[in-house]
Formats: sequence, structure tokens, C-alpha cells
Amino acid sequence: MGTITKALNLLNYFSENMPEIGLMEFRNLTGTDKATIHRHLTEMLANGYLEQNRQTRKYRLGAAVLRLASIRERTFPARRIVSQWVERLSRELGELVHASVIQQSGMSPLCYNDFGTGGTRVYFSEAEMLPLHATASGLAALAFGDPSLLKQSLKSGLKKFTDHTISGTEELERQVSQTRENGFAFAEQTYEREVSSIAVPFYENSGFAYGTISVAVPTSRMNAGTRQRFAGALAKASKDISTELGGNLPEQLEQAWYRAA
Amino acid sequence: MGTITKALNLLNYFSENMPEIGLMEFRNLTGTDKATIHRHLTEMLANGYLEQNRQTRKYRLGAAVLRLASIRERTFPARRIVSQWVERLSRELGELVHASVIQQSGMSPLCYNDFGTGGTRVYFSEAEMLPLHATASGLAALAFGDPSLLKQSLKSGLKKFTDHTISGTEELERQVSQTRENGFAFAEQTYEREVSSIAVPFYENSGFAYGTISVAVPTSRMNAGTRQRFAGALAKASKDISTELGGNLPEQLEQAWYRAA
DNA sequence: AAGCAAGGTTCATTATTTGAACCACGAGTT
DNA sequence: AACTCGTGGTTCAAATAATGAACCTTGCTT
Repeated sequence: MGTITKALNLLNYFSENMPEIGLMEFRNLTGTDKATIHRHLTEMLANGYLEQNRQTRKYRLGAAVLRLASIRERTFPARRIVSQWVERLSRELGELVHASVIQQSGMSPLCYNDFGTGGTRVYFSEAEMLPLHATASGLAALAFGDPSLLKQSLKSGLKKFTDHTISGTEELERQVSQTRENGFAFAEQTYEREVSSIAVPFYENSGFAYGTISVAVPTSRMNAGTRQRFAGALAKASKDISTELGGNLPEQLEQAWYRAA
Repeated sequence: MGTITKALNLLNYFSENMPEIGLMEFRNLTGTDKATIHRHLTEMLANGYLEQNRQTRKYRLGAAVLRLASIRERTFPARRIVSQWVERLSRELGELVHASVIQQSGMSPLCYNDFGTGGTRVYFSEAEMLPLHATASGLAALAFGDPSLLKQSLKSGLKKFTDHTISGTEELERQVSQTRENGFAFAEQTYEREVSSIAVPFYENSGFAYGTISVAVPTSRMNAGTRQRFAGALAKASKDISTELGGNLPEQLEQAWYRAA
């Protein structure tokens, strides 16, 4: 692992619940030496990726990320486009809907919306990366994204989150081909207990999936009927999103959706 | 310069006009070896800070910056707070108003607004960093920000942007003390021809300025009257912004504004 | 098919990162 | 006031990772 990755990984510890992090906290979180972390932090501080609270000396995310995010959204407005559909879908289905972009290290959340009305709600954080092998979004990514993702996942260990998390490599391969056949991914309590979700990929200008859109519900509300309904709505949204992003859905996927409907 | 800084600097080349950059373009822009750049790019790609266009193989900013920006705004909503005042001010003054956060390497734009009505408009980009010695915002930062900024600036060379750009170190020191006395910074055609601007600092929870808010106008519209008007409006906005950010204005600054009014 | 330019890779050399030990500071305790 | 504990921050020899010249591959142009 290179120095750049080590430094950038530090930024991943920030979240809604942990907006400021001190040097020692970082040491405890990462396990690497204080001096090393300090060097990395000061370098990112100098570049504006971090700011320091002068009173507590703790670090928080800096203004540079705002600048870059602004440029990205102005020039490649994937989030704006996707969030429209996420909102509509959430309203239509009355459940939590979220979209993520596929990365090597996992799924990076883009946006989410929850117009849910039920007493039980699924919690979703835009801060944390979703694992590829333990979520419906991740399965969809492995099934329809760049094949190197699957190779990588099969090689590296599959962390167990719940009793239902996929653990064996052959089990993962089986689930991935099932996902390819169905045209959508399904995961029941594989990441968080009592949460089931269903996901489909969407496409940008390449032959492999760019991201995924997903519905997550309390397991009690997931059955054959709702599953069918969610899958249909997601497939429709995926078509529209892909078109807006300038991408095309693979034949295979459209056929699978046609069979399912 | 460390490896992390070299890598992060690559991200600074992205802008509205240059949303995608190829390996060779990076080489020409930076002058460093292709292999080195490639390593840096792939590492940032793996971490989601970059994405690659599969057709052109060019790189663009990745979804990670959106994720981080979202966390930062949710937990430390400086941009949201400041942009309200920037909007109001722009509407009130009928000119371009922008705000930036002070960093070691320069000013990082936060937001801007232009409700200008005049035939001539000032162009402002949220992508590019503003130099400390050549803009009103920068002067305000040097005068009221962390003293190490001024030390740093005096040591490093002062790049010349126009005939009016401050060049000598004693000239810079003079302008900085003038700014401290006035309570606001003034710069005429020091960065771009035919553009004059005026800026004041605002404060967060520390004793030194956190950012600056500024009005930029065509030089033809800047005179004693408008200057007075802009300075007064900026000072008022700075007080409100600083309060909302949980900061206090230094006595000295409030006194200078009182004298000016 | 040949030529060109861009993206990408390799591997010995080199320079940078690394971390144990150390210092400084402030808060709470005796 | 001295003491301790837990921070943040710094130093410098040792070790590791970054570097770049040369090389390969790919896709487009002629």
C-alpha cells in the first residue's frame, strides 16, 4: 500500500458521527505510528484537505473537498441526475432508496432518500463505503461492473458482518451468476440484521456498470410481491439514469428484466 | 515536497474548462515523469478520488470528493452559512461577491454570486485558488490570518500577474499594515486587468481569520463612494458570518471599521 | 502495413518515508 | 507546587517505498 493511499485512507474515518478526529484517535483507529500520521495530516492540512480546530487541535475535513466536489458536479453531474430518480423512486415506493458509485474499494454512496412511512426505518449513512460482497449494491457491482472487481474480491477475504454474510468464494460466485441471470441483486440481512435490499446497476459510457441504485427495507416488509415491485421500479429508473448519463444497458440485462416482468 | 502533496496537486488541475485530463497532459502540465504520475493517478483512482473515462482513458474527479464534501457540509456547514450572506450581499450591491477559505497555499473559493446588472461583468471561477499577495482576499488573509502565512509569503517569490501586482517584500508588508489599519483590503488590477476588489476577513473559533468575503468590480466602477459602500456592507456581513460560525471579531478590527464608517 | 503518439509497465537506483525515542504542554491529582 | 498522565508534535538513523529511463502495448492515421 502506497503512501498516498495511507494518507487518503485517513480521510475515510470522518463521518457525521465523527466530524473531528485527533492525532491519537487516528493512531488508535489505524494502528500506524503517530509520527507517520502526523506527517500525513500536516501535508493534507497544507493542501486544504483538512482544517485544524485551533482549540482542540483536532482535524476536520477541509475546504478543498468542497472545491473539488463543485468542479465535479459542474462538469459531470452524475449526482444531480441520479438523485432526481432516487427521490422519485423513494416517494413512489415509500422506502429508503440509495445510489452508489462503484469503486475498487467498495461502493461510494452518491445520495439517498427516505420517504418511508413505516414505523421501522432503515438507517443509511452517506459517509461509509459499502462492501462489495455483503450488500445488494455490491453484488450488482460484482455481477455487472468491471470483472477485475470480482477477481479482487475472490482473492481478498470476505469480511463477515452478520450470520447471513456471504463467506465462501464459491458461494459468492454462485450469487453473482444468479444476479446476472435475474438482472438484479438481492441481499437479505447480509450486511445489517433485519435489513433486506435489492439493487440494479446503471451505466455510463462504458460497457461495465458505473453505479447501482437500490431499495433497502426491513426484512419483514420484503416478500415476493414487494420484491417484484421494487425490481420493476428499479429497472425502469436504471434505464432512465443510464440514458441521461449517456450510457447503454447491455442486451443481456434488458432481456433478464423482460423475463422477470 | 512530499509524495502526498505531489499527488494531491494533480487534482488541482481539474476545472470547469478542463474536466478530464490524460496522462500526457498531466506530464506536460507538471513536468514530472510519466511513470510517477501514472502511479499517483492509479492510486487515487483506486481510492475513488478519480474516475477514468473508458473511451478516452482520460481521468476525471471521482465520487469520493462528493462523499467527503457531503460529510463536511453536514458537520461544519460553513459554505451554507457563508453563501447566504454572499447571495444577499451580491443582490444588495449588484456586484460579484465571493467568499474563500484561507489555506497555506492560497485562498480556496467557497462560493460566489453575481446579481450584477452592469454591462461588464467580472469572471470568477470556483476551481482556481487565489494567490495571497495578488488579491484583496489574499491581502485580508495575510493581514488578519495566521502570521505564518505572511512569513511564508515573504520568503517565497511573489508571482507577477499584472503590472500592478505587488512585487517587493517591503511593498507587501506595507500593504498588509495598511490593510490592518483600514480593516479591509483593497486591490486594484493586481490579479486581473480592469478588476478591482475589496475584501474583509471573517472568523471561526480561533483568534485568526478563517476566510474572507469580497466584492470584485470592473475598475471603472470603483471610486471613493462605492468603496465606502462596499466596505460597510462587507463589514456588516462579516460580523454576521463570524457570529454564525461561532467566532469573534478582534477588537482591533471592529475599531478600524468604526473609524472608517 | 507501417508509423506515430498515447497509455501503461519494469527494475535498478535513489531519495523519501518510517517509527522508536524524545520534548513540550496542559489538566487533573496529591 | 511537584507529579503524573495523556495529548500533540519533533528528530534522525534505518528501512522501505518512490522514482525515471527504457521498454512494451494499443489504437488511430496515412
